[in-house]
Amino acid sequence: MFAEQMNEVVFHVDVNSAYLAWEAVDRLQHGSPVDLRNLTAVIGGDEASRHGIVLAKSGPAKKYGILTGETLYAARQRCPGLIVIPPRYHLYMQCSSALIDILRQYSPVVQQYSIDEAFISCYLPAKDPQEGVKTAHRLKEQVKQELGFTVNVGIGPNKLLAKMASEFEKPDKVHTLFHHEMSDKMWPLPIDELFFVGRATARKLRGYGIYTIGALAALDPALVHAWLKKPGLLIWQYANGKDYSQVTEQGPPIKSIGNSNTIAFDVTDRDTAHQILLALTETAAMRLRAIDQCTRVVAVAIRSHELFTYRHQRKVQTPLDSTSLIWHQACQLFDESWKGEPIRHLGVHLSELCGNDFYQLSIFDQHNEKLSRLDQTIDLLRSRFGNSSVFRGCFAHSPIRPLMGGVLQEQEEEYPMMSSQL
DNA sequence: TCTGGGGTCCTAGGACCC
DNA sequence: TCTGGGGTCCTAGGACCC
Repeated sequence: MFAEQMNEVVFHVDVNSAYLAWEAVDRLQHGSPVDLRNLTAVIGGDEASRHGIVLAKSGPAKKYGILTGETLYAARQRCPGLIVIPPRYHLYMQCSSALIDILRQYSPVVQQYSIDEAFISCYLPAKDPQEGVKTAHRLKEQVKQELGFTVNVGIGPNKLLAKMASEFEKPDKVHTLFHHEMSDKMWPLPIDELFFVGRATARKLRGYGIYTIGALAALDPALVHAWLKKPGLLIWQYANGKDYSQVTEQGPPIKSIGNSNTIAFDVTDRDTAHQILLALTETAAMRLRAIDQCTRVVAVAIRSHELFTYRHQRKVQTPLDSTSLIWHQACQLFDESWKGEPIRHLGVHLSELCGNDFYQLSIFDQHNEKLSRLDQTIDLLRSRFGNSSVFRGCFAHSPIRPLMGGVLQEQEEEYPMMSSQL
């Protein structure tokens, strides 16, 4: 039965206007007479707490030129009467996970790339190139029937081309992009539509007279390397359809953990800043312990009222996973770097992670051992009775939430984080 | 009350060592 | 004496992704 030659192809599945579509479907299921996807609507953060940006837009909203990531203020300028819906991340994670369940029916190897994107690898008869397209249509229709939202499916010989293909005409479409199709389908496209060519790189390339993906593909790679260093070689390979990364079930291991938050008011005093750093550290350290890791580098990020962002980091002597010890470092870093201006946003970031085995053995340090037990107990209580079941006394009469940064809170560990690598 | 939050990777430049 | 020079570690900052 294995006599027939089989080919591996990659599908990239991308939910159309994910947050907005999921919100629309949920509302229809709960008896709403209107479909948000047909209105000028966006999913947007809360402006009162200074989170007012567009997270997702409907087709009609897109026609007004509304962009993901722009301020709701700017979006309303483009489209007066715009409907703004607050996000519900728990709902989106449920929808995401339901999608992944369907994808598993099509392939044993499903790689979730973000909350609304996944790669799957399929083995299909080499003789019939149309087989992949038929399968993709079946998949897309099944998602629409069972879950109520539409997806684009890109089919290619590797992840890069599959992903480029899923970006073609939207919504609810299947596209292929094989090597022999690059000259027709990909090379005429403007340079900034290539994966990994962002604003800065596109501007530089245009400065050198390179306007299309095809023009980049035709260059001498040594020249692109001279212009753009290592990322230059990467995008030159992408422009030529070269990508050797594999579809892997779990994706790359976690290399850093960060929590940051734009605060509803400007922070002007050290004590409040320290308290917010504690709330941020609590969730970051819990996530760190949940994956049995310690951190070697602690960083604090500060964004001023004027939107100037800077960060300060330090490598610590002993790897840490204790909330108190990480917080202590964060406060020191803050005190060393804060220039005294009003603060809009604070972040705590942990990197250079390492296993906690060594750390667990070094229990000669009584102080660390006590802190570690305390953290473990608190983590257990929070997992059993909810994150709000235990919080530090200093938050008792404070307007600051005792755990900050994790909008996803209870369930976040169950979901893979986004990654910029294929 | 105009500009989120989660990541990864790369590079420049300074400190330090031999 | 007219300030070599390679390697490593570290921090800051910028690019990209969703």
